[in-house]
Amino acid sequence: MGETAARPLRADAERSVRAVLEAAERVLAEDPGASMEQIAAAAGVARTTIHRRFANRQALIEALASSAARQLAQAVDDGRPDTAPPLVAMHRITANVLQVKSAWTFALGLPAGPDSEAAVLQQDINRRCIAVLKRAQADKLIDQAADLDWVRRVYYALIGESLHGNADGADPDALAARIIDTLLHGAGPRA
Amino acid sequence: MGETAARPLRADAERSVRAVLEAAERVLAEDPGASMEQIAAAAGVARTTIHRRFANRQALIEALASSAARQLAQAVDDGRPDTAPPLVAMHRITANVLQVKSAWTFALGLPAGPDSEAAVLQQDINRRCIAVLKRAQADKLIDQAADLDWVRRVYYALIGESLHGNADGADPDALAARIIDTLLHGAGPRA
DNA sequence: AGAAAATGCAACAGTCATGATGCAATTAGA
DNA sequence: TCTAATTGCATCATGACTGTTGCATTTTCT
Repeated sequence: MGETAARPLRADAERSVRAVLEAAERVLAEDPGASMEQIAAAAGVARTTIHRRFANRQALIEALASSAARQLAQAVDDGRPDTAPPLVAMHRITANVLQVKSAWTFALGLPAGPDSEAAVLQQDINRRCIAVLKRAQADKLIDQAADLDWVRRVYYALIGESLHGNADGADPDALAARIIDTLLHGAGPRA
Repeated sequence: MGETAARPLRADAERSVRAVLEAAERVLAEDPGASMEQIAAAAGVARTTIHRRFANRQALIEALASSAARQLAQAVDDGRPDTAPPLVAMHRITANVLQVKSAWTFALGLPAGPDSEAAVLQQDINRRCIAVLKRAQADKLIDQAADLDWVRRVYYALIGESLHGNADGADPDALAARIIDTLLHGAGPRA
């Protein structure tokens, strides 16, 4: 969260914060204009409790975005983007990211302020993504003339699209496989 | 709009309605929670005027969604989806849709109620899209084993992604070309 | 057990958006 | 030109959300 942890929260307080963030994700995903009251109810917490931890509604939103962005960055790291073979890394990262993204749709769809923690993390993720794509390009998996920034955006779009219909019924690895396959070969006829 | 046009609006009234819808698109795209007052101001109209034409805020939103959906359907039709050669149709439709979508980002990104006019139009568009893809498949442009529903969703995602960075600076035809190319061949190396 | 922290609850003031109404002035259209 | 529709403006009532505070109660941690 945004606070520079002055002193560690008590155990129950930390639980409350987590509950609020998770509830906020659930409620706001369904209705972005939902009230603090609804969020509090979903978290099993009094509305005043939320205001004690988060000064504003906006502060809560930002904390939510930061929390989700950190989890996303973690998901990328867990795929070992710069040590594993490109194709392996892409598969693992994709599967990991799919899971995190499906759990934090709202928070990760938020427009990140230019100096927010979420924006910084997102840019770091972008860099890692481009790096993996570059390694894939070196391995002849991606065309030499390809615009890697466009490829990255297409990759993101494919991930986003994979989350729509299939809530969480399908196997993340199967979805990841289809994403990578589509990214590299498209829908055209196979050799 | 939702009303079954009992009697034609007067010329100035119709102009007002259009101004309100266009202003709503502009304002709500920037802030989905914007007030009627802001919309009215952007439309150069008094707030009460909006309330006279649209009972609720929701009614305005629905009218906006319907209006945009109709324009989108028109954009597809203009590409002659079932008479032109598949590749030509896809290019034309893509270029047309890009223009409409960039002008009505908010309205077309709205969750369409199950029995809304927008939903009906969208489903019709989906059918036409699948039909074109099927013709492309018959012409060996798309793999025989491809899941056309997935292809359609990827196609939509590529269009959506093309709208992000490039506000409206780039040539729609160039963007369309890249979309179709990516859809059919992906990012992999060329033969 | 005892101090400190955290919570629930109730209440309050302030702000803002909504939707409605009446009236005077303007404008389209026959 | 004459009628009817349209609009702007001012105003009002209503309701919802926000953020804060005080106090009693419960929970954590030492």
